[in-house]
Amino acid sequence: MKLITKQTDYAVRALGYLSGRGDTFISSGEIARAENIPASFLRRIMQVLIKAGIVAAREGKNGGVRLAVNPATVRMIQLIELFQGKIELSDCMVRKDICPNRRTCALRTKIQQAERRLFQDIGKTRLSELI
Amino acid sequence: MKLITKQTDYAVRALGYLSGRGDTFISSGEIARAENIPASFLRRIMQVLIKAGIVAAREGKNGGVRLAVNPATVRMIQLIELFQGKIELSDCMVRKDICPNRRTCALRTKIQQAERRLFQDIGKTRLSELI
DNA sequence: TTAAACTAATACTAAAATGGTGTCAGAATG
DNA sequence: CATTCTGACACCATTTTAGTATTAGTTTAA
Ligand code: FES
Ligand code: FES
Repeated sequence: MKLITKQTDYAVRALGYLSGRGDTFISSGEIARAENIPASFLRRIMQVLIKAGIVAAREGKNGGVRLAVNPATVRMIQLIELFQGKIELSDCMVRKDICPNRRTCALRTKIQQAERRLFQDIGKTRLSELI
Repeated sequence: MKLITKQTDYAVRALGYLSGRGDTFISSGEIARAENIPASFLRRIMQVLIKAGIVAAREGKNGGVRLAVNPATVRMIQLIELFQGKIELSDCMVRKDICPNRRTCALRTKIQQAERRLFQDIGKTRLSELI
């Protein structure tokens, strides 16, 4: 069971790389080489980050990407949800119609507690704290 | 992103069912029917629980399964690891040889913190607390 | 003005994890 | 000895994750 997938991992590394580079545009290719990430895979990841407004892109020669926001405002939970979707419990807690004993489920309560903690720990961690 | 898969979920429900039934052996089929779980799937799940020593089985007619331990001694973390494997971070933290910036990785620290909490919240939760 | 170096967008394949089914053998019981 | 169970697996389906490729369009610099 993995808490963090490759995509999220790569995204963090790429953002870390960018954060050391100020306002210049860096090509995805360079990042991929430097961080040992498959190039086309990283491009797709960058596009997600771009659409999310976390990095800005510039097309054409000498183009590339750069941070669009202060690393201190980017939280891990944002990245995790971006690439892994919202943190859910198990299906029975989502699809209310299926589960018979949903109302009285103690596990649900417990897990929601854990979820809240997850948000506090990794979730609220800022990108700037990681680099 | 799911923290708990169907298998773990089903296992918890089945154990919950058993815990209300004392020392009698209950057939997997009955549990499956009662809890709305695909029968053959549950059988496979039970075999895991049996091998783990959490339930005991009795073969033959009028056979079935029953709890082999006190529900208070079964922890969620045990079930999760049984069906979803050990909680890992991302690969880079496991395969030491691959990741370049492993030593200084702040994310690793953060996530280990979160992991510890996860253990505390869902992990240490006892089966007996859920039923 | 055109080749090179980029991003945009998206379709595609591969591999792994999860969910679920089926079968055949053997044990207990009535 | 038929029935009702578990044991032990092999098998298939679905979903998620990982990774590749392709075609189009933008910018720059020689
Ligand atoms: S909500 Fe479905 S078992 Fe708890
Ligand atoms: S250990 Fe690999 S990026 Fe942190």
